[in-house]
Amino acid sequence: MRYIAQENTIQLFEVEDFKPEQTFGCGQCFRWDIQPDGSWFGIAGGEALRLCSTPEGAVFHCTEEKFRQVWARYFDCGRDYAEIRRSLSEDSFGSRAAAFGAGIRILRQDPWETLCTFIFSQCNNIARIKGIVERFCSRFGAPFEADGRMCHAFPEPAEVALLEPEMLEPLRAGYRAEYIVRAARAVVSGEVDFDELSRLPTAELIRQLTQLRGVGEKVAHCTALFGFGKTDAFPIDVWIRRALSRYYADGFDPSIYGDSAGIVQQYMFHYIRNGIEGRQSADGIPD
DNA sequence: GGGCAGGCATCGA
DNA sequence: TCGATGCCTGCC
Repeated sequence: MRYIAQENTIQLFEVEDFKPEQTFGCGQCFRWDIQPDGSWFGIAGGEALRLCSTPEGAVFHCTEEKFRQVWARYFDCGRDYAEIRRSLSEDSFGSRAAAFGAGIRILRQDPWETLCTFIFSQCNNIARIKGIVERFCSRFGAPFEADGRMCHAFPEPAEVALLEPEMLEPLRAGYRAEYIVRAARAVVSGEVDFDELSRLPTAELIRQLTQLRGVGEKVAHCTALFGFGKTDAFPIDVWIRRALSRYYADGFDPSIYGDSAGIVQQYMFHYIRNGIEGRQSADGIPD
């Protein structure tokens, strides 16, 4: 991926697969919003960024140093997504989903933030998850100013560990609040060590994540994929399950996609949820 | 008001 | 090992 660094902007060009609206809209992140001028503004961990989509790629409003240290990794800039899409040509459903989702990138998010947001996600829709996450950050996250506005970092485990679940009531997260506080305490106690976890093979990482209360297979796979960059993780929710049973009736094994399984999953998920209306069957899955 | 949602834990067969 | 049920909340 090539870029031109100017004063406080980074312009990506010759990018085949970099579409903010696809990337931010496919349900992997919850702190990015489109602005009235059409740009995107988001906060990841303790960093904020404004991003503009252009026909050639995208413009990042940040220094080259920030781009190299933070955002290039966050946006998974080293991966050739077009090549992954091409590799799906023999897979009828997978290739249709990938064509529809071209431009999606798997964001490499902070493990703690990812774990929390996907705990919040259970039995919830994106709008509600975003609301819960924003209330969580504005109440318990460190304030900072960026792009001329007040922002809040994602709350640190050490802060959250000191809270009682009842203190999260204003979030309106319901029974999930207790899971968050318990997870924070597990991090602070050292029972959960993200650096150690990041060195584990995916299956073992997922096994350990599911030891946490409120973290099942689905949340663990999402955390592995979006928080640890484990692109062989393959989260299966009710929608993916429905699609797999229809299109892979003879059985399905995500390991056929190897290290791209999680990326294929995102293409499929986005296609299932946002595929062209009018071409859907009764269960809402595109034909 | 009852049903349901991008899930999990618990309980009983 | 599997199916049923409750859980907070918000929307239909």
